[in-house]
Amino acid sequence: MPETSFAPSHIRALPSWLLGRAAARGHRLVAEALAREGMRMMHHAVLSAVAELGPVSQAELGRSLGIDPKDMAGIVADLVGEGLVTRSPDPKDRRKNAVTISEDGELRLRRTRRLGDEANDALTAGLSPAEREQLIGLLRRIVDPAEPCDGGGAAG
Amino acid sequence: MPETSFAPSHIRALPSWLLGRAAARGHRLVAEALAREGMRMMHHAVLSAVAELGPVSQAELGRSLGIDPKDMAGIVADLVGEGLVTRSPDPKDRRKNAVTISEDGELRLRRTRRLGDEANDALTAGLSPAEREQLIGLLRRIVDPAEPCDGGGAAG
DNA sequence: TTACCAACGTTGGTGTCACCCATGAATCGA
DNA sequence: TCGATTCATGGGTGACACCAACGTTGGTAA
Repeated sequence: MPETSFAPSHIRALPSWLLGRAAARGHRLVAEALAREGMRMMHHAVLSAVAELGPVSQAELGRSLGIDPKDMAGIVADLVGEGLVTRSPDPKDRRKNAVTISEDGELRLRRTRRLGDEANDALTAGLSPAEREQLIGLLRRIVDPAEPCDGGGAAG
Repeated sequence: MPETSFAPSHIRALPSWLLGRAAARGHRLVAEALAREGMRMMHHAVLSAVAELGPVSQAELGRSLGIDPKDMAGIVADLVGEGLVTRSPDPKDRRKNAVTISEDGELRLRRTRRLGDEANDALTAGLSPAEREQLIGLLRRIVDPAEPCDGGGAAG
């Protein structure tokens, strides 16, 4: 018997450590699922955001997803290359690119969303629905420390 | 007003997404703190595990922390280079390296542990102690799907 | 109008982490 | 003895997060 040894108790009890491991597993499951549609995680996230936000600038997209503008440029370029979104200069502000989802994009999104959701179900298979919601709530507050509830903060 | 727009509700509600963002923040905070001792996260984790497991082989170390053997080799080499651990061939099994923490290692570990713990406190500052424990429990079950409680599962 | 500053998209580059394949030495089992 | 396994190590890849700089465009103050 290999006497497993789950010994390193200090590290394994640290939120940062557990977060890293859990995120790695989540990413592996989702990436694996999305790969069947030739899609990567960030690409799917951006495509989904474009669908929700309508014609949107890359900066806005990056802000709402927390993605670096440089990375966003590459992702959008990939999506354009696959015909999943269109990118045209915003007539009102020629600095901006108005990114819009295409028909193909909507179609693809429907499939990748399904795949992504399923992967997330697998990821949280050991949790009850209530626990999953609990986890989501806790994570939200870790990700966004300055957003305890909701109300539009006047500050800042 | 920048009309924030937290719109991409679908993606932002996915455990895999939140996990990724939360892990990124956790890593940033911890790495930043540990950097003040010239230490990186994985190095600290390994050093801490060595301290707990006594003289251990790298394979055992890698198994208990979920680190790739190849990466482990590099990390241990770094720690040896800084004199934080010693690596000597195991007389009983000459394939193995018996990794042991040194005096300097213990000293350094005491400081980096403090730093790491503080960073984790900052990471979970928005959570009550009970919520933090809740989060840890939930994450544990995500990281290790086949370990709901403890008992040795008979299933292969 | 002219300056000046801020925002946008883009390019280039870095560091960390996760993961895979291959190899030689050593051990264990048949 | 032969074969399978384990161990440490090296080579290499892909995904993310992050930073610095630049040219273009918009908005604003002098």
